[in-house]
Amino acid sequence: MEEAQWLKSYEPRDYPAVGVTVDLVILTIRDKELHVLLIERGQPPFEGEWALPGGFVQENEDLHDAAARELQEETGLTQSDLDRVHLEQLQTFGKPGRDPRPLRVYSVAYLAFAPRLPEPVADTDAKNAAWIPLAATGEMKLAFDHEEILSAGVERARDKLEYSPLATKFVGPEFTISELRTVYEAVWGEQLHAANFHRKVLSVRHFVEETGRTTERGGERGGPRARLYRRGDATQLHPALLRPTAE
Amino acid sequence: MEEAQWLKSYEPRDYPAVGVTVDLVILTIRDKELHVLLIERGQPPFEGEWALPGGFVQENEDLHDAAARELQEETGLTQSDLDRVHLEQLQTFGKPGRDPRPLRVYSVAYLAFAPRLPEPVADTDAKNAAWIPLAATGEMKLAFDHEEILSAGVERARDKLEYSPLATKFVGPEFTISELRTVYEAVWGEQLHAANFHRKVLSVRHFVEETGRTTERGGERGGPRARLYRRGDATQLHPALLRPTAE
DNA sequence: CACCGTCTTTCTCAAACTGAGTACTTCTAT
DNA sequence: ATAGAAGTACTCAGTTTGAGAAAGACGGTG
Repeated sequence: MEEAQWLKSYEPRDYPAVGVTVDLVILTIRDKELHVLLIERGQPPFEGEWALPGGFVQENEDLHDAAARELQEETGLTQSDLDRVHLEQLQTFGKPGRDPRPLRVYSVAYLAFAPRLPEPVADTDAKNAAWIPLAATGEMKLAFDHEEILSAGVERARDKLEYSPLATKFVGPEFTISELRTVYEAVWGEQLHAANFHRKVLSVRHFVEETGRTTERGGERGGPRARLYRRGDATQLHPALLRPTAE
Repeated sequence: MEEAQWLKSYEPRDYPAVGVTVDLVILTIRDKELHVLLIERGQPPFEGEWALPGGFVQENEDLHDAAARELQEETGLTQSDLDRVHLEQLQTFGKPGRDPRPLRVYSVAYLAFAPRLPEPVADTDAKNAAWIPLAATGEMKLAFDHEEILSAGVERARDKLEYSPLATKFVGPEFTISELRTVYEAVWGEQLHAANFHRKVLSVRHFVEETGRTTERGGERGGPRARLYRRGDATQLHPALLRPTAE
């Protein structure tokens, strides 16, 4: 059969019903703690339960664009805010039955790292939306298989901090070394040696660059003004900033 | 609306036609070179062109199972062979138009690391199947967006060798340190310092364990018999086996 | 069967890096 | 004023690294 002819004879409705969604694990740091954006679902299935934000990929929409759109819808970010957010594909979940609806739904999960953002806005699909401390999600029952997706996201985030400069995506355009340390401590959930962290960050080439300026005032509870840095142009940390030995 | 009631009223055919495939980047080492398994398509679209092995996920089949099934179909592996192959999800590709058929096709790509295997068998969908040296794929035009998928797989493989013990999946159950070094050299495409590699591998705890035995004879061109090791139970390398500085 | 070159393995050594702690200074809060 | 906190610099011992040398063991060759 000729290829052109064969294309015409194709009958798409011969295929079983399938849907594809994107779901987002959006992480940020608030009060020195790792938080994730969750919504309270306003529609079935799982109406009233907490879930990761997400939705169906639209016809003719690229996956990454769909994730960016959902990110924007749920956080109310402006375009310029969006540029300061890191967004990457995480993993695809497709176990039969993971969605109770009578069509098979695959979820392409995305992971986002965001600086401190305003309170999220509940859009049409959600009764409510909020930044939830990661520690508090342990006791929550999330809709679908979103607990599994969230775990995968957090694990990926922990790894990424080691060898990528993405910790800078959790802070503003100018930041102090301590702020950066706070990010690592929040994501890894452990205290780091301040002096060694400082030495290490400055020794990794192109991780951060000096601005020549300092903070306006010292810390909340004392201490000198700290130097301000901005993100360098490294895409990988060489050498990596290794997490205290996980033996 | 009650959830149960709502479920009944759901009309799956309201959704656009969508298909999900798994495609596999199956890597192995032959003659000290990295190879990938490619097939020559026996059906449209792209009939006659080279592509990654793969196919549609079946109804009620989990993604990972679909990948394992395709792996088995294309390589003719027995179940016990399959246990010696590493298989992990790589990335999902879903750009509109990536498949010329009149339904939107997402591809969930999987990455496999295999020890030396027999020549693959062309199954029903393929005219031909072969291990192709990675270096030779640069000049080939692959079907769909399979060049992009292949690149992503190779890049992931290069990273994985650094911090995971998966290099052992490219060799037999018992192997010498040199064989292992050959794997790293093939995947990374560069020579390593044999003495330092040796020291490093033995210093990473639980990467390999001694069998107490040696090879029957020395190397092809001389040299003493080498000690044989087997895979240890580490899941991460601590510390990692870093690639010579990519600056 | 002697020799050469190859290969595995062990050593050496200097340079770089790490973890832990000290110290000095500049701040804020009281 | 003073105490305590925080940013930054330094010290020092222990570890890891990269580069190379060296000691054997072995295969292929003439």
